[in-house]
Amino acid sequence: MSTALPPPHRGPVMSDVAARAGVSHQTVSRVLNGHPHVSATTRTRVLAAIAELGYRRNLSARVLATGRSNVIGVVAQNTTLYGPSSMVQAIGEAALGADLSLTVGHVAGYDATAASRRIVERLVQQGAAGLVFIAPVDAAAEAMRLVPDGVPIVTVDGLPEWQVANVSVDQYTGGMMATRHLLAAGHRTVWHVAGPEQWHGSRAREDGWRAALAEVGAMAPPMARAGWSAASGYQVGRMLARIPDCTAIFAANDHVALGIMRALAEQGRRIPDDVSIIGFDDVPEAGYFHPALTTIRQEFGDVGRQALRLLLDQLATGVKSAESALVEPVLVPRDTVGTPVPVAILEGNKT
Amino acid sequence: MSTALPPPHRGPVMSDVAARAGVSHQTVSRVLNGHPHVSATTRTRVLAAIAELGYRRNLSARVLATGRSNVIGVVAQNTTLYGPSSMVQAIGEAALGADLSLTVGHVAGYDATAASRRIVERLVQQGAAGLVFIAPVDAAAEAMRLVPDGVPIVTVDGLPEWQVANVSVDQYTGGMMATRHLLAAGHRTVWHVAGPEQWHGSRAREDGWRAALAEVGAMAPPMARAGWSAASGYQVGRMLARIPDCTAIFAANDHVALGIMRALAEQGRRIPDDVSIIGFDDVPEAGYFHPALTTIRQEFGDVGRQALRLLLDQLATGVKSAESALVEPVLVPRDTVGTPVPVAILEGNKT
DNA sequence: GACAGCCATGTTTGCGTTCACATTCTGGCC
DNA sequence: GGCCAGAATGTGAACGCAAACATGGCTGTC
Repeated sequence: MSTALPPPHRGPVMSDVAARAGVSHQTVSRVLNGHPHVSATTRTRVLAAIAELGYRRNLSARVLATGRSNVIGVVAQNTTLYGPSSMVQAIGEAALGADLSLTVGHVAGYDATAASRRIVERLVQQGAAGLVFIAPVDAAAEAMRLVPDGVPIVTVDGLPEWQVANVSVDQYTGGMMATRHLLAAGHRTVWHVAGPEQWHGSRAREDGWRAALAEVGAMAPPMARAGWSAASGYQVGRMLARIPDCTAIFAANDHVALGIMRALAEQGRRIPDDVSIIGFDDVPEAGYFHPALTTIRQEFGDVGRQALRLLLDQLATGVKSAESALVEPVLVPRDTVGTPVPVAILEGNKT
Repeated sequence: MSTALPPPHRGPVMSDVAARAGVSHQTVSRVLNGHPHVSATTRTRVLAAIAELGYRRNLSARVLATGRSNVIGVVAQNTTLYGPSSMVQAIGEAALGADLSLTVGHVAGYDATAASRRIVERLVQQGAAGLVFIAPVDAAAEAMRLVPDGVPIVTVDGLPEWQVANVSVDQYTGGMMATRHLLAAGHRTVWHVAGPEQWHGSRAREDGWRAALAEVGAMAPPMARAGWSAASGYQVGRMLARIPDCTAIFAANDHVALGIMRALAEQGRRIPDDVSIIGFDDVPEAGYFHPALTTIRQEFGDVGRQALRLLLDQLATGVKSAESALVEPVLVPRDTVGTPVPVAILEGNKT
């Protein structure tokens, strides 16, 4: 049970305003909702009464009466990560333009499934007009089933088989771009340190990586896996640094790349002379890593706008769609990718 | 105006459940609210009916009827920054334990004041039981005035003069710790690159820095200012790198430190041999910078818990308090602080 | 000058829940 | 066996708002 809450606070209500302005409560409502057929004098009188009383209308009552609300819910988790938090921010900015309010339910704590369930439950109960699921992992999706039919859904980084409107960054292409870029620099093959298995993006990037290797007939080296953190990148990097063949690495994201770079440096392998590396995300500080990190940028702003568009479409037409949008990533070349030096020359230079 | 929304969606209501279970709607309510004096058989019958119908209770109606809600609002901005986003996360986790739901209003877009006003407005209208303002800048606070008297408030990183319950990281002490640490390593004085002027934390850290210098009678060098980004740190760093006297730098935060480090490196100044530097925040990847960054960690988890405690206290007692809590930062020594090499020795080594 | 038609406003009802009170039923005790 | 406490349930109203419908007054037109 919840901690017993104290007696409620109730402010002035519509009829108080009405009394003060000498009109009926309905007229107040009309003024508030911008209905036509209210005389200018009445309107100003009502507005004045509202101001004097400090009246604010009760959203709950409004939602109860109309059955609609103009708030859309966002279900998000891992919001301390750069990707998800940027996404939320972007959706928020897009919503601002559509006169929609955003309620963000942050999935916190250990049990993601239970937590997201609770959040969806609450969002629905609050009468959210639509829901955006930031669902880069399956756990988030499970809660989608709790959403009643009438409420439109858009997922971000969801899976096509969910049959729900979705917008994703084209991680597959991103993976290809990264790999091709490394290949184009002259590397025989590219090693990949993937992100957590459960993340859809990880899988798509891996697929892109494999596809790009296959294009040129390169053999895929064994794939390593990291979390999204620098720490996990460092762990993997310590192994990679001891593999002489490993001259080109495509990292799960920028922070993982950072960890790997550190491990490489500790092992005395120079970047990009000995090893080239490319990240993913383009976090704001990536350009200031040492050396500046070449990476694949995700345009989260676009993602947010598209997600909102998809949601508004459904809201307007009233039918659930399964339309999906892809946002293309872009390569940001910086200083961590170089042409591999043939071993012979390297040897010659050494002494 | 909002885009015209389609007809509402209405699910089964309490009386539907009641009819199905063969009881009155009030009994259903009792079951839902865990009231005593409901027989076991009735309870199971009601529960069954609820499950069969897929009934979910309408939060708006509930809030309307009771005048209270168990959701607390969080007003946040700059949520892509590490600090604020960690804060939100921490509060969310703390709320989970108190059976409270969180609604986060993300202040997005250019006009922070207008945006936060809208958010507060909505949160209040939704009947939030209490509000947490993440208010590291004054803009956020301005909207606090819109909150009606009955609704308790807690600020995070707010100012004492606001007369509101507040929890902050002790930035002043943090600034002192950083400066002392550098001083203890043997530096004559410490340069400071401060964060944006409007942020309260920036000012407190600056004060701490000055105080620590004063303690040992060191002269305060001119203070530089950066944003919170690596890019801005880099800009400032390019100047600092050309100042031979500058051997110890206390940076606004870790990302600024990163930017400075890069500028230093480009200028050929070695860290920590030539210049020592210390950051603030301890972002997860700070230990993987090159070299690993010595920094001051802020315990955001503690902040979140304290904020919630303060809020719950007010909720329970029903009186607004102005109690405030301070969370102590902790020094995380790593590899960017060293003992300055006397110029003579330096010269001797050079050739 | 009568009537249509529109404008400005008021009245009533219902949204789904909880609360306060009323009612019925059960069992125990003298 | 009568009575009473209290458990189990029901009834009606209220929460604050918006929608639907109702009303009265004004303009304009033939």
